[in-house]
Amino acid sequence: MIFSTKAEYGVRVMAHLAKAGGDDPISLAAIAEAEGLPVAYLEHLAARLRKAGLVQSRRGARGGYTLARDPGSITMAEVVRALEGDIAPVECITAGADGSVVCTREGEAGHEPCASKLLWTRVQGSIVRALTDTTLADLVRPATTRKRKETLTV
Amino acid sequence: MIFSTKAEYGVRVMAHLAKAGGDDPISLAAIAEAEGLPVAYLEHLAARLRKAGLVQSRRGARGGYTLARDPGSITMAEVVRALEGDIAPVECITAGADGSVVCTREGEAGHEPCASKLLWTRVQGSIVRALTDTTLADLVRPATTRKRKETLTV
DNA sequence: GCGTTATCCTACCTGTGCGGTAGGAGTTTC
DNA sequence: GAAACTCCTACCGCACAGGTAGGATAACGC
Repeated sequence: MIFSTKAEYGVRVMAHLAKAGGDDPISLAAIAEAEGLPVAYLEHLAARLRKAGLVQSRRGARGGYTLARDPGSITMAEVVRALEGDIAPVECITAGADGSVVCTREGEAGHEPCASKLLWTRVQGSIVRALTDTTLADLVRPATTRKRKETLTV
Repeated sequence: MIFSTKAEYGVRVMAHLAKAGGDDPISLAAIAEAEGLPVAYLEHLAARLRKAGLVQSRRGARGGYTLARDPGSITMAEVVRALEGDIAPVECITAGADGSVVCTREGEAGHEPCASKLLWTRVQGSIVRALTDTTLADLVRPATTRKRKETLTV
């Protein structure tokens, strides 16, 4: 498994919030029951999402979580990065926020960098591209045959 | 980290063998010293590569490993899969060898599948594509003389 | 004000797999 | 026959995943 359940569950939480769409906050308990996930564990994920500025919280009775921004402006790269940390295919490859990819072993003892740098660079790029190109709005807007009530979400 | 050092080291072993190119087997000790990796650990990786039919071994003095096939016909998807096991972004997504992607939670209790299936399908596809489009020959071909298909996988 | 419903925060627990070591048995060459 | 290899199984420490537990804090309804 490439991503842990942190990413899997967290994405589902975000999708759930996006589907609801409204301004009324949704409690973690409600999400947990609807998605069949342990509520105590979701608290940890929600904390990460909140610290990353992806969701807003309201405490107390009738409290809960809402999306902090428009679903169309939230990329899955942000979500996954908030939950899993930096996205790197292998240890020797790190990604700058500007998109540049560097091999941390570059020029070690006069050696050329990892012979496999080309591969990991490609993999890194394709993963980040897939995550960046997919927004939260894409997930809640299914392709066809979905004519229920959610067509009003942005 | 998305892939463990098994993939990282294993790819370097394969690249090392490809660079040598000849029919003379190369011992793990030689590879380990050249790449700065623990030889005892490489034995485990070599065993996986051999069972996957990617390398051939010769035992005894002057023994070692050689590539089992032409470097241009060995895709990194094969190598990574031999070392890491099946490539799936999250638990709920599995890949058939035919390339089809299925959500294992499809139709659970009448629910629709993971709302996030679209995302993981995209990620899965882009990773597998990047790994499949890169052959061992691509890694050992020096950057300047890279002449073959640079079709730029998106 | 008080209980209820929530988020928030810290600590803890258990299993699994990574990364690596150890030691030996079997094979081939010189 | 010794040296140089692969091959195989077992083990080991550690980090992290995937939770659980319990309380502190904050807002609401009455």
